[in-house]
Amino acid sequence: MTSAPYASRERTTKERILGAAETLFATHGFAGASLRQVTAAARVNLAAVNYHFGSKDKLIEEVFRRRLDELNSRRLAALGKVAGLETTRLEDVLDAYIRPALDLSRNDGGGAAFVRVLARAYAEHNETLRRFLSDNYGHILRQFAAEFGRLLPGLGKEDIYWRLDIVTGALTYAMADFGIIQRKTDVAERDHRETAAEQLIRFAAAGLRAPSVSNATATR
Amino acid sequence: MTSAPYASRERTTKERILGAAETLFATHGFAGASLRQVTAAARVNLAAVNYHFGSKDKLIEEVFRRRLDELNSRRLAALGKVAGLETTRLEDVLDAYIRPALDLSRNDGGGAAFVRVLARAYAEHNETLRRFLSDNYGHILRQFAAEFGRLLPGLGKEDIYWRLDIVTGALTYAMADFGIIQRKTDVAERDHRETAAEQLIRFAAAGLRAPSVSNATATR
DNA sequence: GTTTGAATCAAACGATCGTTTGAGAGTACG
DNA sequence: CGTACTCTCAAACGATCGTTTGATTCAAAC
Repeated sequence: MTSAPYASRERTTKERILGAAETLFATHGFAGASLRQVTAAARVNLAAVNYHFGSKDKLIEEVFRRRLDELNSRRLAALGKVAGLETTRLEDVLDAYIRPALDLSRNDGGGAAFVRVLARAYAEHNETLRRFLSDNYGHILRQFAAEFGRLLPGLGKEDIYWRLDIVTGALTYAMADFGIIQRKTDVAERDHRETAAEQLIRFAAAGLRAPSVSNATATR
Repeated sequence: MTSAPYASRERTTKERILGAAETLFATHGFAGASLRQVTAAARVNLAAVNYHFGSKDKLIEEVFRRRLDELNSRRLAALGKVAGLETTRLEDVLDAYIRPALDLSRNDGGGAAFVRVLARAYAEHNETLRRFLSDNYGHILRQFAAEFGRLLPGLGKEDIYWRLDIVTGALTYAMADFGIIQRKTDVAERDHRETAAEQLIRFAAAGLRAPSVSNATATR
């Protein structure tokens, strides 16, 4: 049976597991969230995870794949609209990079939790996961780096990658709401994130425009 | 018995546990590193952790306290040398904020591992841990914010805290070497970190100097 | 109606977790 | 010497972990 029995009013077991896993991984981490918590939150049987995904690690990968595929294609689509043009501003490219992440964190499909999962993945330093993310992120990162390089001819390739990395770190950080700044309870979450994005874009644009370092002893 | 029996050639059990815990927490996370791994790496008995620290959570807190106390005092000392002067540049204050973290990650006392532990703590989002860090970080953050505010009169208090938070996020990520940029194997780790600090300071200085946003709908 | 196969379920598997226990080693003090 | 006290140790505690098993349910195929 591929589709749900009587109409798809209730989501698939697989989807319910993915949703619950996303939320719980964001809250407790990959090691901290157990499959019993996940299956309980999804209101499915414990064995369903291993039946549908094979293992906990495979489930984690699937949580990433579902969101990253869309995030990547959205970023590339946004980049495609501004890349290579005469009139392109640095802020436009930054927006193409940052805005999809913001949208992802804003829509009510559960993407908000995923942004925190993403931030966690950076911190977990798991090599398997890192390679998985690099395969997805590295691809679009190179395209953005090329465009940034075009708009910032004074910067070397090394500089570009360094600063893009800094932006990514700050973006991940800000979107995940990990910082010391706590959202005021009277400010809606989407307003909070909108402000974060604006602050970030302005900050990053200025940072990227800074003159090249390239006087250091190290090669990078 | 307070000191080691025959000379302190071999470090204390407590210190060996703290060192091993720091390294393993950095690599596998707080939930991912077991006390059996920690005690095995420290070559002490499993029960030693609960004997000396009471619990795993207390051990985690102690790992933080040991390093944060020194990091905070160093930052304040560096800030004290430049704060309030007529000639102070923005880069000087940034250096006072960033450099101690760099030094911490560079000296061979095991501080390098702690920087990654620190980054992990941000990601873990554990409320207890967050409050613990806020009690330590919040204190110095306010002092730095005041000095940044003096040097950047065009920015509101909200802007200052936002940007300091962004800097902290980028700093934490860069120092922890979490980014997509992988250190080249032929570049020494301290050179890598030195370059990271230079890139970060330059980037952050430009970002902080960006004009205020303050046209958003939200209050922050 | 019978068969087939995907999906779900309760239950248990062995492994590992943080923590506790109680005995024993070793030093210091009377 | 004997007592007191700190520390270490092997062993076990109950709890929870990810995973597997075998029975059961149920709609579709023949």
